[in-house]
Amino acid sequence: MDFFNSPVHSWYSLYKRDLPWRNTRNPYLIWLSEIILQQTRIDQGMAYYSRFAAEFPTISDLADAPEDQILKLWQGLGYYSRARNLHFTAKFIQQNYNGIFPDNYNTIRSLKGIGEYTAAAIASISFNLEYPTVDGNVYRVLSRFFGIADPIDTSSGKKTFNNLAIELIKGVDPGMHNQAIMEFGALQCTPKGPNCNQCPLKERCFAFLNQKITELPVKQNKTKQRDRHFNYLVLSHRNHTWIRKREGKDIWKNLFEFPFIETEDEISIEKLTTLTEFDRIISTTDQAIIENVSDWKIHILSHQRIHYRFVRIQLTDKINGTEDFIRVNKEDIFNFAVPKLLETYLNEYMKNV
DNA sequence: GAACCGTGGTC
DNA sequence: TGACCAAGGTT
Repeated sequence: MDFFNSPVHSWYSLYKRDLPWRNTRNPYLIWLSEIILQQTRIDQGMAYYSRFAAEFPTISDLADAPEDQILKLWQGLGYYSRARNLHFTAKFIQQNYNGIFPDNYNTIRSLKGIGEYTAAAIASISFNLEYPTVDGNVYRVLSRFFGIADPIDTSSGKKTFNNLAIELIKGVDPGMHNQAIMEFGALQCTPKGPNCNQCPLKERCFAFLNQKITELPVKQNKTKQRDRHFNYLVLSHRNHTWIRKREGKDIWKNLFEFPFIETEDEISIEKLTTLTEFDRIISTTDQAIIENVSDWKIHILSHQRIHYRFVRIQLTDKINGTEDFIRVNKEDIFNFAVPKLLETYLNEYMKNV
């Protein structure tokens, strides 16, 4: 397999980026970087890594922090279960492993939030263990170079690529090798417009030699999106507003939000105020003045299209129907972790109140 | 095994 | 503009 490894390793030594987590083998920091970078571009995750590493230099710092603080620092990065699992596992390591990050693959793999890929990344980079990281970059590079048309999102396809990756990593520096292929995929063998003209693999690359660049890798499943409609009620009484923490299995778990009513479609404000849910949030409507109703906007998630709007409501008297909600000073709302669409709203509309 | 979980960049 | 996809994992 040297005809593949050797050019990629050489390319890596020449073109690898100087990234903060490449200057350490501290398993905690490698773990932190890998969780942040799951399904996330390096450009997007970089600032978050710096803030987390500065705020929580050790596992115990992370374990001792309240989840709300961690989610606030994670705000805007998405896939918030990563942050919750990161915190859970920090506490778990603190309690069960005396704060020492485990140094064998199976134990690392057993930790919450760490799957096959992340376990291999930590094991290879921090502990020099021979486990291949097979991420989106690796699927792309291997499928193109070796001409493998197995779908990368089926279990049999994953097995094929994983077996090949196991062969490739034998007898090389595991951490360097894994990062080399991923970096090669991220910078050279990109999804669209790969730099084939100056590619060190082009003389042996199946996809390049057979004009299959745009056809590899193969993906089978298509993602379906569903539409949802959120009517956020921004209540206002003197200097106060009301929020609550999201619970259950829905999106944005444990983040905060304004009370809202989910509807089947973009209903009128008149219909909205006739709903029993509306009365549950605002017990007596004659005490409420609707100040402003925003236009509907759309927030895109990986599997949902959230149609949302904000209904600003001035409460002229003390209200009774808000026991489920937390009353907060408007300026304090910035201390709570919120979904991106609420962060944007807060920055636009709540800054000067 | 399929569905679900966020956000931003790209063409 | 919509579809793809980015150092994936859990249920």
